[in-house]
Amino acid sequence: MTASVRQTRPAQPTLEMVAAEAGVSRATVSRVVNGSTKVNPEIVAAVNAAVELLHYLPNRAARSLANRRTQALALVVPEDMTRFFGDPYFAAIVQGITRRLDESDYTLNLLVASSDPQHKTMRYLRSGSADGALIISHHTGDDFVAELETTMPVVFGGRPEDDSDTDAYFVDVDNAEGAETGTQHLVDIGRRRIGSITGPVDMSAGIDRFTGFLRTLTRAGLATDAIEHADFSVAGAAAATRKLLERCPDIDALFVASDLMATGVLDVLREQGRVVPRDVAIVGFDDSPAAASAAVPLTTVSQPSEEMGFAMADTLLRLLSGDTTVPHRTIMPTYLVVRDSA
Amino acid sequence: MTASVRQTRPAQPTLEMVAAEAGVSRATVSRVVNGSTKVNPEIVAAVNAAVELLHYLPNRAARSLANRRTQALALVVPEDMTRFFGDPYFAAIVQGITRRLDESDYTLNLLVASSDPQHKTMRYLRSGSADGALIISHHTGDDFVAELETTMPVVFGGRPEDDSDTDAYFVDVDNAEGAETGTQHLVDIGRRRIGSITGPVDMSAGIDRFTGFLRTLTRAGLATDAIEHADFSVAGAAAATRKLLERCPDIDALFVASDLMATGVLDVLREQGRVVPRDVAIVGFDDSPAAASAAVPLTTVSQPSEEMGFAMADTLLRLLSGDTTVPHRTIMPTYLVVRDSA
DNA sequence: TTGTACGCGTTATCAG
DNA sequence: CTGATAACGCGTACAA
Repeated sequence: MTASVRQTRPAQPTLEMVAAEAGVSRATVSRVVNGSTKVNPEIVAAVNAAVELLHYLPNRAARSLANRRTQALALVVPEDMTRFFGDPYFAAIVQGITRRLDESDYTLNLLVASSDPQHKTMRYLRSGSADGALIISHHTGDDFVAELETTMPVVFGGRPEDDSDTDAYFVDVDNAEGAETGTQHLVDIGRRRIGSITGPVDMSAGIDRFTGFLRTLTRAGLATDAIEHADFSVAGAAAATRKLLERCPDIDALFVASDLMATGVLDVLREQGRVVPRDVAIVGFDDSPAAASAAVPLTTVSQPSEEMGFAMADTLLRLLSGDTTVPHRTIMPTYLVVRDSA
Repeated sequence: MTASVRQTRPAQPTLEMVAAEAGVSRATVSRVVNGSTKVNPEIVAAVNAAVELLHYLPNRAARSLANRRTQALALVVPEDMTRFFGDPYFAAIVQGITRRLDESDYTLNLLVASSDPQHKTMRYLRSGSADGALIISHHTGDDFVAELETTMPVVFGGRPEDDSDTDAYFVDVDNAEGAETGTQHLVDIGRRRIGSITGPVDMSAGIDRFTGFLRTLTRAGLATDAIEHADFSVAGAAAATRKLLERCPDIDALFVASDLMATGVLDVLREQGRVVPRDVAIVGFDDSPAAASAAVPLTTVSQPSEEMGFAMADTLLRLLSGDTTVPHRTIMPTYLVVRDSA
């Protein structure tokens, strides 16, 4: 009695019905729908008319079954929802990806894989729901990646930790170099007691930016003890800053591994009555929207996040098209944007 | 020569292969995989062993084709990417949805439908890629909705404008009532020149909160001319505030239709040297994370965004299961949270 | 309880 | 250039 809702809805037209309407065979309709050139123009017109008339749309599942391709990409984010939404960096990446996809006939499936133990995500992927995967915010412990790579083409946003995996595809900036540029700026404007709020040390972006920071200080002959690790979140950065200020009250500059974290740093600094940049100069990383609109507009290392998303999608799409000339690593440029904070 | 990448990857095992391995028929394996009770325990064990051994996972497309169901829901957001990511309200909604879905075997497909003229989104949906749709941030002009509703079950986040459409399912709060509570608080603390930065007038949430605001002022016998419409964005709210302050420099309180907008309002107020709440008291709406961490912690009308997302997903899932007792409208409670801004 | 056989909507192979 | 016909992998009446 409690009939399924679905059954009460009108069935979508099928190839068969279009064929009947147009007076041709299914095969021919399929050819027209898929844009085969070798079809009589008159027939093409007739078929298209029938398609219009019936509002025909190919069934995805059937096509996928016959095709062995889904026309869908998966965006895997091994992070929790709130962190994903909280960081404008992700927004930019996704925007770039969708911009590339909009000019293709692929769709994007977003998998924020924290809540469940990645189990469900892997099941989804391995059940053939996507032709390829984009992975961002990859942490060291995320072992599911290796398995995934045997299943479908994968492109990383950010260098995967496992450097030996030379056949991995990824898009990134030279994080170490960017960090050097940012830190050097602090040195150049005369700061001598420079600290850093770093990113997580289980992520390449966190490690590499930290490395660049250290390298610059060492080269300048400055102390490298004013360091606290954080997790790319506002709250984490705020906590780290409090700890750092307590330990090293004399710092006059901070290199912060992301703009979002820098906003957290600014909060704490203001709360403690330290003026930016007079008392403490700040250099961030990302040049996300948050940088320009921060309480103190941030001097920051700019990376082309949106372009990186675009490049990721582009790389994967080329891979899927069988292009063997796709470069494994795409490194994009960074540059310093000077605003008010340093 | 340029072999397709896909072809080089190991094929996933099929039902057939599992059947062979277990020494039974495909049908039996299918039954076991789908948890049919009427199967000999020994055979169940044998089949499961084979499944484990081969790492079998049902092919989604094939199952969907035979089943006529995809086990996927679509989350449609007729908004642009940046706005979607920028508002913590959406994050909370999505979080609630995924929390409900995690305990089901459905997956979520996110469709941010601004970039393309909704055309691609509709094609996707009508091609049978989802069993049902969740729609949030619905604007008046979004005509695709009507078409969608004939195709699959739809649940709205926020009352759809078309009230006559009594058979629509939606989850919402009583926005007008919430706005009354918030505005009344401003009256109660003695403010008399109360203005509002409203939401967009092509969205029910914008309209209803505006209505509640007007109703309260009228009841209190206060002027209702200090009003500017904005678009639920920080920048939009900031611009509206500047305009409003120019026109009505004497306002001593503002009811702002969302917390995110309220942060924009705070920026402008500070920039103009007006102290909150001394010079201008502020009441926001949402009680999103942004409220507590704002420059001046916001007094705001709290709505259970995360629970609303959960309820939306729950409603849709019940609909899909053929449950006919699902209520069309689910109205959740709001209450005032008093912090520092008013 | 288990197996056989057919259908789900498309694509692809192969004759014609 | 067009039309049968066989997959694609799975669910499920129906029969045994």
